[in-house]
Parts: sequence; C-alpha cells; structure tokens
Amino acid sequence: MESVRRRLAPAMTAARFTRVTVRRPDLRIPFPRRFAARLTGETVVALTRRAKYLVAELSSGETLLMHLGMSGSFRVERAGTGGRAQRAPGLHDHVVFEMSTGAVVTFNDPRRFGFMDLLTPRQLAAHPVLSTLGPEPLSAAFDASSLALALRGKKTSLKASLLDQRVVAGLGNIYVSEALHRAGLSPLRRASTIATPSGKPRPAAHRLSAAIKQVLIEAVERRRTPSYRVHRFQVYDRENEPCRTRGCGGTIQRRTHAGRSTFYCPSCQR
DNA sequence: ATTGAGACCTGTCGGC
DNA sequence: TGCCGACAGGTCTCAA
Repeated sequence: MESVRRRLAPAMTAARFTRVTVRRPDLRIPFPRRFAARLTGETVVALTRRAKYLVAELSSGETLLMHLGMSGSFRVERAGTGGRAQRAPGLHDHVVFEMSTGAVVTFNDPRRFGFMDLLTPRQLAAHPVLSTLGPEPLSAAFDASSLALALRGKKTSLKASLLDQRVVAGLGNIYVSEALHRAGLSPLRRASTIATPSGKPRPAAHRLSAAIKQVLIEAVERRRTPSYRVHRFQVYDRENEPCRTRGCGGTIQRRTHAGRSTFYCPSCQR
C-alpha cells in the first residue's frame, strides 16, 4: 500500500477532483450517500496511508478512505487531449477520478473486496477499525517492548496475532510469513511466549520486531527497482523448496491455518 | 473477551 | 479443448 500511495501521490496531491464516476456501486461496503457529488470539486490536501488504508485528506475536512481488498489496484493515466476520446473503461473498473492535474485515476477490483468511504471528522475519529489499529510497524511506537505488551497472555499463534491489525497495523499474509522466518520463529508458536508474564520482551520479541521492520523496508525499497518482479520470497509460495537460511538445510512447509496459507521452515523456525 | 471458521467475489491454474 | 476443484496478497461476522 505504501508503494501504491507513492505512485498516486503526484497525481492526486494538491489536485482537485473534476469528475468522479462510480461505475459499480456494490463493492465490499456500499458507497456513502452522494459520494461522487461530495468529492467533486474537493482538493486533496494530503495523500497518506494508515495500515492498508489509503487516506486522502480533503479541503472540506472530510476524508476519503480507500482499501484495495485482495485484488484491487489503481491505474494512473493522462486524460485524452486534443479531442482524443477517453480510453474505454475496462472490466472491473469501478471508480474513475478525473483530477485537475489531467491525471485519470482508475480503481479496478475484480473480487470487489475493496471499498471507498467518505468520512466526516467525527466519523473518522470514531471509526471502528481505524481507531483500534495497532502501531505502524515502521514507527518508533512499534518495537520489542510494545510488541511484547500486545502479545502478553495471548493464547493464539504468532501467525494469527501478527495478522491482527490491532496488534500491529498493515501486515498481511506474505509479510507475516517472511518476518517469522527471518526471526527464526515458528508461526504456530504461542504468541505469549515472546513476552515475560509481566509483558517484558524476551529475545524473541526483539528479533521479531526487528524482522518485521526489515522485511517491510526491503519490500518498499524493492518496489523502486524493476527487480521486484522476479523476486522470490524466502518462504512464501515456496512449499517443498529448500530453506534459504544459511546452513539450515530444511524444507519449506505449507499449512492451512484459519483458511490462510502459512509457509515456514520447521527446521530453523522454532 | 478471545478465538477460529466461514463468508464475501472473481480469476487463474493444475489435473483429468 | 473443456470442465472442476483448489486457491488467491483481506476483512468481517458469527458462534463456541
């Protein structure tokens, strides 16, 4: 999402919505009343991100909230000039933003797990999801101590806890698998075991918080270069392939856990 | 309160 | 080639 934000920011920041088209209203949650009308004419003061949400602060004081779900994406194009016809909308193009910069931003989402919402300041402050999100993993607020406190007493697995957005915001299935592998921790391990009973961080908490930060920094960095397309993860989608940990020699396993695939090396992740 | 399973929806891929 | 099931990077709800 951070990479998406960086790509959209030049097209949308300080730009006005000159036209907003909702082509398909039934995304995961219904659009709010008069969505297009409320947005049209507004200027984007800032385009930020919180967890996996894209957040556009508007000049009206309202906030445009966007989520890509599993299959959502944005396309940025230049508006047709000199009377050239606008590109025909593609399959699953659900929302089109025409911006005063001449950029046309199109939201495409085959599975329609994504959504957009328009929040008043009051709604934003009381948002049931946003207001309960955990710390941003790359912020100073997230470290071994805060992670240990959050996982103290948790009976569920490390895997499940790290996917819980209230523990740490913005981690998904892939990066949880990758971070646990880097930290040498089993996804099946009880979450509470990285903390002492009083919630102090054990060494595993230090390794895990550091691994999460490293994995995310590298992921965003990789998106800046063309090489990301051929990148192979260390464990994700590598079932039955050799573990890449130096001197490990294990084989990556895949398990389904609460309907989600978990990849890990039983030999170097304990 | 916490936890896990199922649901939401469409596309793709591998096996037959 | 065509059909069918399994699976997909995320939440949300429901029931135990």
